[in-house]
Amino acid sequence: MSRPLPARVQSATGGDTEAVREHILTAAYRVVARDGLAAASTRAIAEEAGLAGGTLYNYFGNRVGLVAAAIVHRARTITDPVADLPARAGIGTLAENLEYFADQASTVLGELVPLFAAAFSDTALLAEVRRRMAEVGMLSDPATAVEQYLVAERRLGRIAADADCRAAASIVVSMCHDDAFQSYLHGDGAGRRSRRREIELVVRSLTGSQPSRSGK
Amino acid sequence: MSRPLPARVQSATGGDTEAVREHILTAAYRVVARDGLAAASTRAIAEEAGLAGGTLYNYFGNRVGLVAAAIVHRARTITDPVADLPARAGIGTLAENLEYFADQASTVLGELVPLFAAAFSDTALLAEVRRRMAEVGMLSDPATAVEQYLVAERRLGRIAADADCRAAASIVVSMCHDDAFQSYLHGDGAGRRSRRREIELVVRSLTGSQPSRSGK
Amino acid sequence: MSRPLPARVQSATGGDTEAVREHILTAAYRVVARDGLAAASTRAIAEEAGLAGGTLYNYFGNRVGLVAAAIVHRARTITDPVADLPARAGIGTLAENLEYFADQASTVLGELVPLFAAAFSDTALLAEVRRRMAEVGMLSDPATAVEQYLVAERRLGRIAADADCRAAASIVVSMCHDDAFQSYLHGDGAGRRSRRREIELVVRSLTGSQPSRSGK
Amino acid sequence: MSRPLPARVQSATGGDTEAVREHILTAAYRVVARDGLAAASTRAIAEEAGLAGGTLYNYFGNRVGLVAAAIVHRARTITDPVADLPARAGIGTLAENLEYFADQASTVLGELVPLFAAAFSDTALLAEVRRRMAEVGMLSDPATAVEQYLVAERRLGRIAADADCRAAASIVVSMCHDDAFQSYLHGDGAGRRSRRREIELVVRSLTGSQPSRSGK
DNA sequence: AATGAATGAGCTTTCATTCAT
DNA sequence: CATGAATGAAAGCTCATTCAT
Repeated sequence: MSRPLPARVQSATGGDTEAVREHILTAAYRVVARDGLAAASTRAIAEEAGLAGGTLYNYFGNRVGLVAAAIVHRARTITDPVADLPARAGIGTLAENLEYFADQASTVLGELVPLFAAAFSDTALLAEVRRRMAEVGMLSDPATAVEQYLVAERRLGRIAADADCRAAASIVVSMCHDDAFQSYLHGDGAGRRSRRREIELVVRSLTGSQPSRSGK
Repeated sequence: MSRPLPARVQSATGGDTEAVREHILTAAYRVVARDGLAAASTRAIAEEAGLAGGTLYNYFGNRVGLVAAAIVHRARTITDPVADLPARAGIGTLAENLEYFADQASTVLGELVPLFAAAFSDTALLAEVRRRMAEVGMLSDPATAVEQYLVAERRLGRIAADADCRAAASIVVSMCHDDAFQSYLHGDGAGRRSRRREIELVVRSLTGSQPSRSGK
Repeated sequence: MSRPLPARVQSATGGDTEAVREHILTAAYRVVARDGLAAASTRAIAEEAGLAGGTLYNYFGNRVGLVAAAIVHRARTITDPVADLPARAGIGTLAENLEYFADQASTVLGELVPLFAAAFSDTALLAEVRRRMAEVGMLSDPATAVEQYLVAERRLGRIAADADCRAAASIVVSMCHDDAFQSYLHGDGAGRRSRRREIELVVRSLTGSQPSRSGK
Repeated sequence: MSRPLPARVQSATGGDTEAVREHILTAAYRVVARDGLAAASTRAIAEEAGLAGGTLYNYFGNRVGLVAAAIVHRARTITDPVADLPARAGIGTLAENLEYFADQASTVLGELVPLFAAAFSDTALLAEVRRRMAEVGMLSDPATAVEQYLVAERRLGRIAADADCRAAASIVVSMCHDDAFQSYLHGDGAGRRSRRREIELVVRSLTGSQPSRSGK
């Protein structure tokens, strides 16, 4: 008796329950990202997913659970591939690599900050996001990747033996977070500010000397 | 001259119109801070203020204007007393002073970030907040105070002549922002992480040497 | 396929979407006719229709659209069967036929005038009513039917060859309009005044002689 | 302790209670005529009158009573001077005089119809208007003036001895009413339609002949 | 008597959720 | 299981009315 999924959804998911769930999550994410949390009504999400409104409730208990899941799902999707920094140890300059990371990370965070910020407006949603992040272990410090890279560089002798890699990593990550936040607050469609000078300062501290830059 | 304010409000404001306005603003702030923007309905604000719903509209044109005003009002209230850092130049150690600033600023931002972050979910509210902040000149970079302090220290010879004060200031402020954001995201009612190590790193860069710390 | 209509509405409409739309329109009409436009709140209409308030918005975009549709719908329903006058040409007396028309038309207009008059107090509603009437071609002059009848009588030689049929028709229709207006203004639930003498006057003009009347 | 009237109102009324009442009535009329009944809030009326909102309640029991009084007041003011038709008996042609009357009356009614029509939207307001009209004897048939004129013409021999003056008068007045109504319904900013042909028809009936017209 | 701020019922509209089909 | 109409609570806002001054 079960009416089948709409053709478009069927072909996109193969009818697999878990795939439909994800299909809905990405639809919800698109709505939030495009139109803001306030516009992410169940109706809008259902329409974006190509499903009837009631169908959402076969996959999620309620709107808060669905939106929270969509946020966390997107965060995982986008966060995973940032860990390629450590592999660059020994290549290029310290400053170049840290700037590269900052660019990458800021792009990612620029997408994430609005999502989390939106969650801040709704106590229940924020609680649910926190719960789910804890569940999937997303509370680990994102600075760890940077730290691992710096430790590798220290092992290679490119930074001082007594350099505080953890602190340096933490600084870089903080700046990325802040850039994303600021850029959203001020509504710069323009571009992210450069963090070259701050990174040079950190590098100088790590090396105990003027950083050597390839360009300029 | 008119129907009186409720006793509780009357005694809190003396009946002064401007005081009532502020009474409403602080009530609105309390609701947003306690329950989130989504819960800050006009009804909830009126109840928190001890007033009838319609009364709000004698003081504010609409909900967005009221909430935006509450956010900016709170930001001004809490922001004003942060500018005392420059005066500490030459006293104590660099690290101590920067940590002191970081503590102060993080406390303040811990309160502000949720407010602004919440505004991100409401396009109209964010626009109004921006408008009002521009009106009262609040968009100046908070890093400027830190930079001024560092420049003063450089003039006193306590940091290297070629130190990049602006970059250092920017790093410190970014960390404060990030701490506030992270702390709200993770729901640590507990305590802020220490930034001692990151500040030491910055100081080492500014001085070109191991920072001399009084304690530990 | 969905939560069912309330039993009473279900049985009245058979659940057909178009029938429900009409059910709502007639409910709205009843409220306006009975209690006046000012009382025709969405709540009152929903209650009259036996539906929840929100359900109205599944059928109409907003209150103005709903009320305007109700007015125009009622006008069409009641107006359609008035066009049978031309067929009476040659039967009975001129005066009888015109009186018959006046009775019919006044009954109809007695119901319509309050509706349109009410719309006069609401700019947006009036505009919408006009728009919808134009859409369904209801702005044609109702005097045309009378004129056609008189022209037919002239062809039959029952009125003077040079008689101004259009003017006569226009007079009769004006009287009907006025009767309806006056009757509503004065609140005569009782009966409409007779227009026998005015019609005799018109007939005398058309025939150039004393009208011959069967009765009295 | 009585605070004085505002200077502008004081000078306009001399402070006389009855004059202030009328001052308010005309203000209310202006608002209804200009902006429609829906816009005639007590606030708008008070502002138009140059008084505080509460002051209205010293002169009228409530909004409905005030608006009803304003409508009836305006109706009396504008209706009184229409009675000059009888004096024209024997001068010019019948058709000219009746057309002159129709022009006059339509101008007046063009102003009145919106007022009464507005009242139709509010049961309570309509009831109050009716009550007040009855009180001041405004329910007399406005056709009487026209009838008196026609009787005078009959006495002068300018119309047939057996002409039905009452019916003719009634027709003319009905047309005026209808013109005003139609013109409002169709939103003609343009102009009233000519009633020359209808009046000629009536005149032909009264005289038993082709009406002799001066012009054309 | 004039004032005008306070009131709160009531308005239109939205939307998360349910459930008979 | 998918559907989507029905629901009704709750939102932002207006405004007639009151009343201490």
